[in-house]
Amino acid sequence: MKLDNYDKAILKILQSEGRISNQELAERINLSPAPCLRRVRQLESVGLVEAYVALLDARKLGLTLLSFIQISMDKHTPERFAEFEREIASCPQVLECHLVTGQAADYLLKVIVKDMDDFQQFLLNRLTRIAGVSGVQSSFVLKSPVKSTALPLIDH
Amino acid sequence: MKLDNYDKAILKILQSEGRISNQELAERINLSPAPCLRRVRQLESVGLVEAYVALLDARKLGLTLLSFIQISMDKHTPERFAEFEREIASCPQVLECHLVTGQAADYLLKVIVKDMDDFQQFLLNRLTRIAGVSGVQSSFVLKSPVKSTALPLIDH
DNA sequence: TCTAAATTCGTATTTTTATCGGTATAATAG
DNA sequence: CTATTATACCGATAAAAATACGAATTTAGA
Repeated sequence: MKLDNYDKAILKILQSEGRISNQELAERINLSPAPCLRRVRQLESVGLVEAYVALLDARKLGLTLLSFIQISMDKHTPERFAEFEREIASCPQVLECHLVTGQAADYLLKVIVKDMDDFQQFLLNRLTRIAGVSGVQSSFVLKSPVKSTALPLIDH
Repeated sequence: MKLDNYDKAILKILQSEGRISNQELAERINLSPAPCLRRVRQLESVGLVEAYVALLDARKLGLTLLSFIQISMDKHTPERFAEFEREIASCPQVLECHLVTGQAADYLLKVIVKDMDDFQQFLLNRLTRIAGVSGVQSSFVLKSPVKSTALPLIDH
């Protein structure tokens, strides 16, 4: 699918204001509401817009400890990986799980919990119980000066 | 601020369906539209809901290379850190920047680009140009079995 | 270059949704 | 037990979204 300037303008705005009214969106991109809405619906239907979500304040929810955990596996078999991913998927504390290249680790997890106690619980009762997990290295986030879900719109 | 079950139900839904109509939201939590909307507005005004955003499909935008970059600084002075963060903040490819604990690095970046060429450009023309950057270690994401922006709602 | 087809725009109408004021009810504190 | 606060529901009004239709622009082919 080819994106013209209207589409890009729409995506750019929706990435930071997902609940903007169609009327205001149309005004901002200098287009009347009807075609603007048509474009939005199209972007949604082709899957370019995956979802609309509300972003919450972790601290205000009592989630004060964000961490990244590097994990190495003993054996690199499909079964090991599949089971690991299945187990991890059922942990709401795990916001992201990436299979990565690099000498230090196979997986990189982004995990958020209430405090150190919860972190320990997660580490001992969940992570290290999963078959194949051999190495675990944790990093704690002190602050996050950049935190964005907006993807850059490159020109082709 | 204290959250009752209605509030938690609202937040849970908004985290995955940020553009749901107030009527449907009200139905889902078994409440009439008016008080439901009042609660949503309150959650917004206290900052518990930070923003509503559209999540886009990176691949469909031509962004095929996601990476995590660990960075170590030569000196741990406030000026070094401030300048680094200022420089990084102006890079749209950098989705996240975290100041972290751990022996391996001071910062952890989440960076998305079109391809290896773009990655190299970013590394050589941006990152390594920043004063104080002494160590750089990149990991490339092969796949992301878990990818969520929804925070777990713990009970206090 | 001119014409025909296709796409996309804009305006108007209908339908749905959000917002506001008023009232009632239930929980809470004195 | 009564007063007070909080929070619910209902109804009316305002705003926004969805839809339909005619006009304009762009594109492709003769």
